[in-house]
Amino acid sequence: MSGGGGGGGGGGGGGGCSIVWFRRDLRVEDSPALAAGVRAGAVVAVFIWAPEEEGYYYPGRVSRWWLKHSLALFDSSLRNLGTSLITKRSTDTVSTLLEIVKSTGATQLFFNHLYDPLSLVRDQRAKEVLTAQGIAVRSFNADLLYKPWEVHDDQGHPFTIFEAFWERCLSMPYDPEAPLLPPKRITSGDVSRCPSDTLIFEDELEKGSNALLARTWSPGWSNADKALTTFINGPLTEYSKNRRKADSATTSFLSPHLHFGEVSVRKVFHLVRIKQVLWANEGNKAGEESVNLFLKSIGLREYSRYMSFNHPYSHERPLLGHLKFFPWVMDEGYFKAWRQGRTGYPLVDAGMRELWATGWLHDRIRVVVSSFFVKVLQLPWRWGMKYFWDTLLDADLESDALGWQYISGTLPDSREFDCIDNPQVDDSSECFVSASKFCSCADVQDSPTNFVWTLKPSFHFEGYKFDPNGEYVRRWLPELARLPTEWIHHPWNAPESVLQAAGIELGSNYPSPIVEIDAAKARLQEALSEMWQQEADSRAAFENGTDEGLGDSESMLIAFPTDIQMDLDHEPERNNNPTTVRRYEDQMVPSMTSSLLRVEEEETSLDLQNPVADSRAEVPRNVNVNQEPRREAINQGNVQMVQRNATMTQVNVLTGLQNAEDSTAESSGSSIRRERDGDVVPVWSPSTSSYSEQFVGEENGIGTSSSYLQRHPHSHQLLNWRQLSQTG
DNA sequence: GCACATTTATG
DNA sequence: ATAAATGTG
Repeated sequence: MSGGGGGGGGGGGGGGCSIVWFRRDLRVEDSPALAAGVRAGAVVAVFIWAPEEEGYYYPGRVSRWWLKHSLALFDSSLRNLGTSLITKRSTDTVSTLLEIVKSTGATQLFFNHLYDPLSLVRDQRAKEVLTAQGIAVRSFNADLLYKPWEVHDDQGHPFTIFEAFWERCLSMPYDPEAPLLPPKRITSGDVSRCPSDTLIFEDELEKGSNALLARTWSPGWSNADKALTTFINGPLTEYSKNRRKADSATTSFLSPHLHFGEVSVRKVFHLVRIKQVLWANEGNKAGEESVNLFLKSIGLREYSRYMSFNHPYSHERPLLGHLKFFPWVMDEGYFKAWRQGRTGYPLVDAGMRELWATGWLHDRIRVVVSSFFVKVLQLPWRWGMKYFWDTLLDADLESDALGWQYISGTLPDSREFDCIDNPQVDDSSECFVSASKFCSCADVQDSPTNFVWTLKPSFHFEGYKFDPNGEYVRRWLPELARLPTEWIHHPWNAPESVLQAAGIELGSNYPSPIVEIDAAKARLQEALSEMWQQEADSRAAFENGTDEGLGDSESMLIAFPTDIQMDLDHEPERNNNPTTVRRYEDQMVPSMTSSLLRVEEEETSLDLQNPVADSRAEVPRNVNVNQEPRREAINQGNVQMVQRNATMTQVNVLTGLQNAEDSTAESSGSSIRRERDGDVVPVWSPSTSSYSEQFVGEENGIGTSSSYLQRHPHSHQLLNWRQLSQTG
């Protein structure tokens, strides 16, 4: 884009060098793309920073912090090997690649696959454009144990149930590729006419906010290796026993490293498998179980990519349509209370404050806060997902989408949507409502009468398991620290005297429950009946041929504030009646001005009613953990960008898919099995597979097959097991 | 030790 | 809901 691109020819020494394009694979070990480049001769290693291309999913502050440090380490390891990383700032990755090709005289391009929806499209376009320029382009799988299209059921259909998927992965007739060693030496291509841009990942304010992250985290491949070793030699044995403790350092902490590809999953897999065999021989049962559990979480990561590949829209719409008519509560007040950790539910609040302060949350706590979000507050899951995306150090689009869809019950193997996961700890016999498999994938057209309602006699609340002694809550909610364990998870039940002794005044010191659990249950029931009613009406209308098109998927693109009634000054209040606005469509995320982003002026349209709402402290100030002061604004510009681009994502996808149209069609199927160099990426086709029936009308509960793909005709061009990317 | 009840985990 | 694990008499 910028001046640079000197015309034609030039370029490194003899013959064209190759470009190795790095993205979220910031390592030299087990990188098939790098290996291919080295094999081919001189290499130009490139990283292109074009965050605007991510549109709505512009990387969050802590994620960018990580990237910055990861890149630095990656560059230094490349230098040790004889080259360095060329960095480019861009708003159009493909044209930047083209410029690099021109300025270096490269004749080949290698890269490792990404499987998120945006990259699938962008990478395909890059292949086409560069190929058209006479560049040989080859891409590789380096991010997954098995390529998505290798794993399918006996009929050749992609799995829709994680368990089946993972079982198959573990019993494939061939093992995942063994990790490649790093190259001994890299010959550098001629980059004299291809200067690096200085990349800026954080502004001054963000720097302040990020300062403390380094105390806890060390990005970069060598640290990833260390973390892996530490984990395998330590906590892994006890993983099954400890994994439920919210507070413990017993997880691998590999997720951000894996997200940026600093360590290869195959390496993780192989090392862990070795331990497994060892422990099996020793008869170490607990160890074996731990390994299986840990591998399962690796499997979930695999599955998230698998799902993303097979359903490239799963980050923006439910996979199952049975909640299409669920009246989501569009309540910014709730949303804000949740973000700030002021819901009045200690475990939820503790989690949200930890996330706020550290960018990290234990997996179990993620489940707690997100279940609460969806089931108690009944906020649309995409809002929560976006907040996770913005705040999590290991923010990962595919995993994020899978997790939230799981929680909201829109996957075939989700938890049932309407069993409320009560974060409150209670020994008593709270009842909760549970419906039978809430309209599984089998038949979305079934009448609501199919649902069976049962009351479980007793229900131990999740929270109890995760934080039985209340230590976690005390750490993150110092205002509750003096409350006895008996009450710490449900202070509203504590006798006044106890509260007084603990210095707690509900409603001022610490909020009363924003929604009482009984009210939440009632509300959920209400919402469900309403949903069924809507569904019935809609079906009737449809049968009458008066389909009014409610809930059309395009509504997903409605930017948040435009049609939302704002509930300003919504103070978390006990027993507030659901006068809140409900919506049937999922919506874009509202601005998150208040909590993490203290950007008052962003989103004028949105926050104008709310100008000073956030004067009160938003951060737990005296938490006894190294916690950064969170008062700074972060990335105003980015927020604006994100909002502005809210609809761009879709556009990009469509354009990309359209461009994918004329990629060379070749039968791929199983012939692509273990090719080590140069992968072919077939695209699964809803139209040629009965598989799609399961997800009939992702957004559409009525069983017309008006699915995402049908509403987006361009996508049809992709509908075959066909190559999205073609090996050079 | 066995029949039955309760709890737990479920991606 | 359902199965598996665990607890109870």
